[in-house]
Amino acid sequence: MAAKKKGPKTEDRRPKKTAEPAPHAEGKWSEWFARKARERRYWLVKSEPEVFSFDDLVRAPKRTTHWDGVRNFAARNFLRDGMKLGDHVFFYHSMANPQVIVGICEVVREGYPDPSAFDKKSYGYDENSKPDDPQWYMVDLRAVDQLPRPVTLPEIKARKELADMALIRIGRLSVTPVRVKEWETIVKMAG
DNA sequence: GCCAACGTTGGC
DNA sequence: GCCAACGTTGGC
Repeated sequence: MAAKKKGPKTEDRRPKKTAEPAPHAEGKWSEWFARKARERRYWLVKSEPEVFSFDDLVRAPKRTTHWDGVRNFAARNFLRDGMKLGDHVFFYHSMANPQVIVGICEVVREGYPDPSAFDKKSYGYDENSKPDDPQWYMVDLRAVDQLPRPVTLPEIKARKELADMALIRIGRLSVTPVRVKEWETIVKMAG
């Protein structure tokens, strides 16, 4: 294993031959996902429908919102480094009855500093985040479509092929990657 | 309302 | 650097 480089990344086109450790080895999920982030195209974000529902997103101007307020480093890394223009994102209702994936949205602006962290009056204010050294990031998401039918968390848990979903493995994370196969399975379940 | 699974903080 | 205490998220 090569030593980690510091500073700006340099291009290295050699194929990486390093064997991939099992993702759950040593519980290093966030590191594993951070490394895999480049390869991924699908994500899942959580929101409490009482606070901001998928319908709220559909009704928003341009069906778009700033996904602000995330204050978890693993989730921040996905927002800042992982999510790319055009990536598709499941919209999940947490703290709902039942919890469900209700719709699909799309990244329309890549990670940029979350201004609510700079605002003393904001709930998301963080004195450690300065405009010239921001700690917290957000993306802009635009509603694409409601799922034909919501897919519930119990349904997801009942599927063996979805047992490894980050949604299941890291229950508290509010922004998680979704593998292509997982995405396709869930879209099929909804259809 | 309870609790599991973390992340954060602070004492040492 | 370790670890106990505490806080938060979110499922049940």
